[in-house]
Amino acid sequence: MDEVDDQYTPGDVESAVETYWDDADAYEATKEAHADDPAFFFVDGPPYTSGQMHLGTAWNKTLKDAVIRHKRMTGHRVTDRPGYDMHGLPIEVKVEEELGFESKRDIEEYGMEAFIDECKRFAEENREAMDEDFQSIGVWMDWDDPYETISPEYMEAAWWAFQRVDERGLVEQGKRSVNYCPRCQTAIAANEVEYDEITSPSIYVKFPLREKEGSLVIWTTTPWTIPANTFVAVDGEMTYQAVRAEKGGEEEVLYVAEPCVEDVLKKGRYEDYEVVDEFSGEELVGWTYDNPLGPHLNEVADFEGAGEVYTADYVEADRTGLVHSAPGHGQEDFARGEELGLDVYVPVDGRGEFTADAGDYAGTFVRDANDDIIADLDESGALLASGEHDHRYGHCWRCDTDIIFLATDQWFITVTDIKDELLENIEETEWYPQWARDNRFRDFVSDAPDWNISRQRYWGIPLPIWQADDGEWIVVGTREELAERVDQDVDPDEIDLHRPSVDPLTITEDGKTYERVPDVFDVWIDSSVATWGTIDYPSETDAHDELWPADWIVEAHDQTRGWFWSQLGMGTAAVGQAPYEEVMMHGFVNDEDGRKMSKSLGNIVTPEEAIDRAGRDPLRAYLLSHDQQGVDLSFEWNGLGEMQSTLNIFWNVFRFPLPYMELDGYDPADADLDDGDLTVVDEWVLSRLQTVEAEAADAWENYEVSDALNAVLDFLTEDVSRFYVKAIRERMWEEEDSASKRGAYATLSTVLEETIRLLAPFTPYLAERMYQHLDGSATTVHALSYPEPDETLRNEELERNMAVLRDVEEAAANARQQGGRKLRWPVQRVVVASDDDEVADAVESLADLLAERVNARAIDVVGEFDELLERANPEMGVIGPAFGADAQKVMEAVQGKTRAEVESGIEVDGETYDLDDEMISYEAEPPAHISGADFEGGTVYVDTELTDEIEAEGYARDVIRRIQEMRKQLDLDVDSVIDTAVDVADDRIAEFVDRHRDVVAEETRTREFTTGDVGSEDEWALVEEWEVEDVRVTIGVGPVDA
RNA sequence: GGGCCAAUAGCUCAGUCAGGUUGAGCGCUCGGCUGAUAACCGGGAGGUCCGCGGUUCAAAUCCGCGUUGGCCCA
Repeated sequence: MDEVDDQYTPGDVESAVETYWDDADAYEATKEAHADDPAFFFVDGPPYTSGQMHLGTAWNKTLKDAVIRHKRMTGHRVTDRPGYDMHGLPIEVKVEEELGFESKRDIEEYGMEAFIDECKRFAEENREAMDEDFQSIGVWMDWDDPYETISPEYMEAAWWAFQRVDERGLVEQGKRSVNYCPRCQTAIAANEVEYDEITSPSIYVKFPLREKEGSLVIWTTTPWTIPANTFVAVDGEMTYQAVRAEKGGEEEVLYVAEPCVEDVLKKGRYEDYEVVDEFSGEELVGWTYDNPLGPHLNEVADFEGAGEVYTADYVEADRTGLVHSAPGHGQEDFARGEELGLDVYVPVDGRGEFTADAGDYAGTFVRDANDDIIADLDESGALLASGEHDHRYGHCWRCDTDIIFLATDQWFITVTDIKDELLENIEETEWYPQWARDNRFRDFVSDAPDWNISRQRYWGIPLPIWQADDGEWIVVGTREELAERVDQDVDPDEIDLHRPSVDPLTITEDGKTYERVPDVFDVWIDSSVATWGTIDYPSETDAHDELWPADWIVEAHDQTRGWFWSQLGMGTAAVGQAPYEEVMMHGFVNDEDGRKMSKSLGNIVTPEEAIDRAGRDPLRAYLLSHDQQGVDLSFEWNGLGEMQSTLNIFWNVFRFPLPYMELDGYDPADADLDDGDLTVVDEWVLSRLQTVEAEAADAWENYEVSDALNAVLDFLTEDVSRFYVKAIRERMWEEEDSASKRGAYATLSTVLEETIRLLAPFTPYLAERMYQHLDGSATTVHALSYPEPDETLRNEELERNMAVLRDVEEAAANARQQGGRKLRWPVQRVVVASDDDEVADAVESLADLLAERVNARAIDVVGEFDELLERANPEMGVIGPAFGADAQKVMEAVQGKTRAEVESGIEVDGETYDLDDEMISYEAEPPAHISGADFEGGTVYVDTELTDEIEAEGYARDVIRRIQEMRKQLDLDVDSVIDTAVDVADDRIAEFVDRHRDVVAEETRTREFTTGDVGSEDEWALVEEWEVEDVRVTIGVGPVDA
């Protein structure tokens, strides 16, 4: 890996470095180097093992990697165990698909154990692929030993935590109306429900009153919930009207909220109506009615309090103003039913099919019964109207089946009991960005309902709950405890905690037998204990005692509701505190239009493609150069290409001094700033380096990772490449050893070596490649320390002055361009006019450097440039009225005259006019041969007037340039010697070149320099004809044999 | 339907917390430099700072109402 390519080729750099890291055990050496440093407990948010790395996960892991590398370089022993989330419904669903299953019945037939083995195989295969993906972008984590949520130690961490929660009395069993996926046949968490637009039935139904004439009218989009109807809700404050409505010669009485009467009657196609009575909602309370499907059902909700009207705050003056309520199916209905002390009636089983209670509909999947129910309602005359309704409705995130609400037996962590504690614990954490905590997160936590943690599935951590017939339960916390308490023989070191092995175990205590609750944990429980699980607590305790809680975690903003929350909930419920101290939140990668990448839009860019096209370091730097705190990234190929170009500039800066140092036998690893003379540019660039190091340190401090990266990259392109390298080029070309050259070598070596370390966390391959070439005394650059500013090298005044010089230089280039004089040709003088003393002082202090850079014989600094000429500009608004028909001629005569000329009178057609002051305005302009350009602190004037001497030097420079070009074409070594002949077609110009023949010869390493006829082409290795300022110049070049 | 975030040059983004002449890179174009050379530098063109309203001497920035996109919730 020692040959330095002319071109920065990321692929070559990266594969060479990868091999080197493997051979040198660089990762291990890095950890070893920081083994005794203070701890930094990072916890990896475990990616789910059902997919592969995409740009979002690549960003996530790259950011983690950069921070870990930086923490190591600033002296920390970093916990870097990567993790994988390997349980859960998504994997079950994928395996079911592979095996062609349609329901839980297929799984039971296939065998639970075999199915779980398949899930495990699936998760592990994916995990291995993801291991490789993450390593392919240079992520240095402990890939030999990732934590897996399926390991016995990890599962035990969840059991242990859950036992703590139970001890605090925060575990509750109960019927709740939950989101239920009828295909997966399990409750799913609210955040596992996705919403989409669907079309549902929309029916208006008459519930006949028992003790009065007429019917209550309700509206619903779920006809299948009518068999479970338990009460009708009204708004106590609203006015309801009894309406006698007429259709087809028949009359009936309908009860509807007053604002809805007209709409309802129109829907029912009534021909006429009359309001016969009015009630407040309160007055309706207690009225009784019959379920209109009664004759079709074996059972209706007819227990104490059912079939009556109640108030509820979820009623609105929408549709009918009366709400059909079924606590067995609706969450609000459930909550209100509970308040009212009503039983929960559910004529639906776990497969989503009606039970025998539902009579005619028994055995039918609920939604499939909709049509029959509507038909039956219609037949009995209870259907007032029927149509369709488009609305957003939830479906299962994994299998897309529309969810139903079902009151089922579930287990909960009652986080609503510890709301205050949760909110207090949020205050203890620092978030980057802070608004994520104070707005998003706090809102979410405030609104969080009790956490349903039970799933009626297979591939997960089994609930460690054993329950007796009387409802009492025991929660087991560890494998050890399990072995001690269960009736069967269990080896705690051998047992696999997965189902079905734990299912048959029983506990007998105090004469009662407890059986295991067959559910598994919600998969969010798994990752919620990652801070314990990653250090194998409770089976190992040392690391936990030292490290816990986590110092820092980082994930994308979707995890506010996910991992950030689940960890806070579990940490607070189990041990009373948040398991992390600092949280960083990054964004998502969208496409270039800011749209989500998706298969259906066909706009997915894979990390592999990005690496193929640009490289790993460029991809990493590209991802890390954008805001890392809460904001999304619009991925764009051009941007990635730009980053590659930027790194290429770094590459060029890196390799630029190498040939010279090699010629001189200079070893950059031994660079010493005390050896050789430092010029003002050396001092300046070293000062800038310290400033950039301070900026980077500040940025890292606040996890402003992109600011740290961009500060260094800007320094490299703006200061080092654009300015410093240009400034020291001539010193590098000096053939003899010199103090000045050694100063430049030492400075550039220092800048490179420290910049490499500054960039190491971002572009680890490139940094390693450069470090190994320049120095290589350490096994790896990543084991070194991060550069810190040395205040003795910092000179803020010099930095300010140089900033002024650069402004002036830019303006001078502008003025030159206006004056048509290229930089290669010297100018007599450059005048800097400024009324700002600081600017003047800055320019004067750096006058020599400025003269060199703008190629001027002299630099003059003045307060005001007194050679300007004022040119007249006619004010036609005044001249027009004053001179009438002659105004046009006056204008032409005045235009561009000097003040003196105007004041001595303007002559038009032989007549002289005196003009008033207000007729003319003046603009100050430089005289001929001088062009000016403004900069922030004043104006720069460049005097481009030619003299023989300037012309002679200009042509000589042009000839030198051509000869150098030809040396390059001949691919000659930098130090090889040539013979040169130059034939200039114009005698005057030929003489100019001849004046500088010694300079030309020296600059081009020419031994024998001849002017005049070049002679036969055969005598030269290369003969070229050039046009220099319209003069033909023929040049012959031939290497001198050594 | 609700909460949060974003919208600035053709493109990607700074600037918004702390109100005071909108900036960079890329791209385009013209020019320059060059033994870093398939690199590099400068000039120019290019903006209703998403829209509307408000506060203020002054708004990209603060406030309100919308639009579009992203995340989350219902």
